[in-house]
Amino acid sequence: MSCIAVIDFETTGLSPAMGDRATEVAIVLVENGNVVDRFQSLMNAGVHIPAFITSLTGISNAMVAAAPDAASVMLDASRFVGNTPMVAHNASFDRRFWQAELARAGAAAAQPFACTMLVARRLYPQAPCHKLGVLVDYHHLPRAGRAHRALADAEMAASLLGQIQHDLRTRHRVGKPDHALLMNLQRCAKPAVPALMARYASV
DNA sequence: TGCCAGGCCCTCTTTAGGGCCTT
Repeated sequence: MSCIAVIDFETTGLSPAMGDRATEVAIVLVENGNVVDRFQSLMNAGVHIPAFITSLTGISNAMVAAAPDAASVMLDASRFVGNTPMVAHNASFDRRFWQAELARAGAAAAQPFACTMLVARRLYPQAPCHKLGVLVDYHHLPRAGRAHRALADAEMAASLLGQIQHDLRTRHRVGKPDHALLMNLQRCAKPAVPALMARYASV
């Protein structure tokens, strides 16, 4: 099974197009279902962190003031990821910040993103909802630390990814549930999921 | 405690609207 990079950002808001910036990034590399490496750093983008965000994440203006500048952190993160395909929970959010922050740093962001939330909506329609923490509890997966900190959320997303890959192997008999399959599954209309899984079935 | 945006999904749909999910 190929390596997958699971990423999570903490930010000042929801939209880089509206001026929001990243405050922390974490990436865990997953290979054969195991976390084989980790990257985590606060970053100083030179912007004010709203009180609401500090109460949500625990990340304060003082913490980012002492952190390395955002561009250097993003370039380190980009080197860490390389060409590894990426996964995030609600990936459209993290992909926007990945692309925006790397563009500010003058680097390309060509890695494909798959989304555990979109896949989970197809595999676990019976779940109470599809927030990361709820899905982690739903599957009795370990809480990795304080929610809404980047490394803890990336670790939980990696655990959820492992659960998804396990269920694809055991329920759908998919031999090697890789990133390409996740990309197909997240784009597949819900009624077509069984047919897609049958196409990937190993027996 | 929440707003912003954006992509996706679902339905009382498709010339649309609202909810979910991320910080």
